[in-house]
Amino acid sequence: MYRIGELAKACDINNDTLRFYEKNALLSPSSRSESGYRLYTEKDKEILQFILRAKGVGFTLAEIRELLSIEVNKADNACADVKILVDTKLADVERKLAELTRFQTSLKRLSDACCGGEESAEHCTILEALESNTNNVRHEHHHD
Amino acid sequence: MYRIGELAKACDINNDTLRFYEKNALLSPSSRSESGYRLYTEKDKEILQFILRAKGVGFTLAEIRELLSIEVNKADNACADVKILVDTKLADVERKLAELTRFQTSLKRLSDACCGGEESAEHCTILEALESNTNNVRHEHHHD
DNA sequence: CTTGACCTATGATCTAGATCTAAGGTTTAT
DNA sequence: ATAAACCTTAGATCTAGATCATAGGTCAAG
Repeated sequence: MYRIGELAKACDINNDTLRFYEKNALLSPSSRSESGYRLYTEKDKEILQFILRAKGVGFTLAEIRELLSIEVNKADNACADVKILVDTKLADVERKLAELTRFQTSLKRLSDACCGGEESAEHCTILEALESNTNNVRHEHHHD
Repeated sequence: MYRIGELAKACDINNDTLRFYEKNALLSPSSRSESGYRLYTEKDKEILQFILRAKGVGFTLAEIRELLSIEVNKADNACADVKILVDTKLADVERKLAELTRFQTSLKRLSDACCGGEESAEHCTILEALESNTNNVRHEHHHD
C-alpha cells in the first residue's frame, strides 16, 4: 500500500496530480486509512503508469478514461460498443504511427545530410526533407 | 496569395489561430497588402500544414518552432548544433513510435478478443492486454 | 506534548493553446 | 455611398491539465 506521497514520488509526479486524477475519474485509491489517507495498491500503480504512458503518446485524459473503461467481457452484450471504441482508438493510433514514421524518415534524412556526407545537401530544412517523401499524399502542384 | 480567411478555411482552422501563430513566431505571412491585410503564399500554406501535422503527433508549438528553424547548410558551421537538435527530436519520435506500437498491439489484441473468437477472453481490459506484452519491461509478478 | 512532515479539503492560480470581444478600417456589390 | 463581409489591433476569455494556497487534522520522534 502506498500513501499519496509515496506513489507520487515513485512515479515522479505531484501529489496534487493524483488528487486531480481522482476528481476526474481516472484513478481512485483502492481504500482509505482510518484517518482518511488515500491508500494505493500495486494495481493502482499500474493504472497510473498506464495513464502516464498514454499521456506521453498524446492521448487526452478523456481518451484515457475511455481506454481504461474498456472491459471486454464475453458475458456482457455491450461487446459491440467496446469493439467500436477499441477500433476507433486503434485507427487513431495507426494514424499517429504513420505520421510519426514520416517525421522519423525526414529527421533521419536531415541527420544524415548534416555534417555527415561530404557532398550531401547544401541547404535543407525539415520541410524539404518532408516534402521529398510526401509528394504522393495531398498537394497538386500546378506549376505550369 | 491567400488572405487570412482563405488560408484558414483551406486548412480548417480559425483566423485567430493564424494570428496567434504569427505572434508566436511560427508562421508569418510573406507579405501584406496596401491596406495591411496578411498575404500568404503557397509556401506559407505548406508550413502551416507542417505545423498542423506536427501538432497532431504531439509536438508542442515550441518544439515545432525548433523543427522549423532547422536549416542544414553546409556553408554554416553551426551544423553540429543542428545535428544535436535533429537527433534529439529523432530520439523523441522513436520513443513515441515504440510506445504507440505497444498500444497498437494491445488494442489489436482487445479488438480480436472482442466479439470475434468464440472462446477468446472472458474478461479483458486494456491493462491486461498491455501487460501481456510488457512483462519484460518493468513489473515483477510474484504470484506464488 | 509539541515539532515537523505528512495528510485532508476547497478553491485559486498558472501554462499552453485557442478563441472571442470591442472598436474601427477596407472591399465589394448594389 | 452604404450594407455586408471582410480585415486590423489589443486585450479578455476559455479549456485542459497541473499546481499552489489556505486552513486545519494526523502521526512519529524527541
